[in-house]
Amino acid sequence: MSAMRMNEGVEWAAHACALLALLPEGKALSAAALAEFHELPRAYMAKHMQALAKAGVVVSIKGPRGGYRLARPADAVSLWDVRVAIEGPGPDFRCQEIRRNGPCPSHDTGKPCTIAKAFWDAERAYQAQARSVAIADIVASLAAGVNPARAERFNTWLAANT
Amino acid sequence: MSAMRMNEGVEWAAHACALLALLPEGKALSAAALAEFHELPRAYMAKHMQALAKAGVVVSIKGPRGGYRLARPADAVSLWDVRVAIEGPGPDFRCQEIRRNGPCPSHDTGKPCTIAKAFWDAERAYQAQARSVAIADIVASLAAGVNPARAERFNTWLAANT
DNA sequence: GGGGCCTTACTCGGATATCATATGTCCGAGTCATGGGGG
DNA sequence: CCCCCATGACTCGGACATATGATATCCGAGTAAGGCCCC
Repeated sequence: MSAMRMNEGVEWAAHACALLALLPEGKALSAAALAEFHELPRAYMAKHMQALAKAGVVVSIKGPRGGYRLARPADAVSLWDVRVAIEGPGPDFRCQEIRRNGPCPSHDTGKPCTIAKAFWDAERAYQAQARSVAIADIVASLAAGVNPARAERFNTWLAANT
Repeated sequence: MSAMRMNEGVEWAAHACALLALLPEGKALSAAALAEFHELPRAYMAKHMQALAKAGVVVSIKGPRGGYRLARPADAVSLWDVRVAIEGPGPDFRCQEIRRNGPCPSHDTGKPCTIAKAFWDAERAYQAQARSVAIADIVASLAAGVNPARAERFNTWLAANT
């Protein structure tokens, strides 16, 4: 049995958000540009950007020179926000209340299923950790060990795509 | 985009382990019995029990009066063990190192991808929480509000299926 | 009556179908920049 | 020379295929219990 895999789009979306955080005020990046920057399939990246937009993480601008911008400051967008936007809001573990089935059901107590509660606690721990990291932190970490030549190259690319 | 769903077999397996924890010494429960107890598809439950056996969470006994037993004391089997047995060991988030792609790759620094690190930290938090809950805790919680009539019925079923 | 062997039925284990969801793609609706014409 | 408008191209957004993995099932290999025969 292979491991539960998180939607790869989460990684793409997180990197895209980090990129958007570096945009000058009033500028935008198209889905095509965001895809090209990491050599990803354009159409599929576009789909994930749609999800981010629908979740309110980014805002979309139509027409020429349009594209996407972060909807909030980079320190107000957490990795959890990105995950929820791409993977959806519901809990990972879904209790089907199978304890109520079968010859010896145990649902007399109104209490929630202990197993479900335990997994949901774990999910909350995950969520807390993911909430504590913002796109701004990612950007700061990337900017830490930046090479001047690469920075120039990046600025050139940015100017050519905004 | 719908939410990432954990394999439903994890819930089944956890309940099954709780049931196995109540077995008298030297007895076993067949996959069919475990399935029937919660009204689950027999063959599919069997598949999940195989996964638990392969992961070393339970041991299997073939032949008449055979079935499954916990491989360790109930307080030495955590919900994390069950999850790993069913969902597989690998991490949820898989970093594809897309930062190395595209026109402006940023892999000069030997450091790991910050995004991947953040998600892996969150997974560790999840894991720590899930590790802290054992099958024994589940059983204790279930036994807390037990009805004498139901207990009798359960013992009857157990005697008929071991 | 006791012990050993054979039969037999019961169990797991993996190979095999089916189906939902993630992955990947495409075209139409909407919108802003641009360029031309008029004042 | 400046403003307004029509045009056009560029953007997103959702509808449409495909591939991968989860869900569900079945049959064969192995084994321990139980009965039967022999001593």
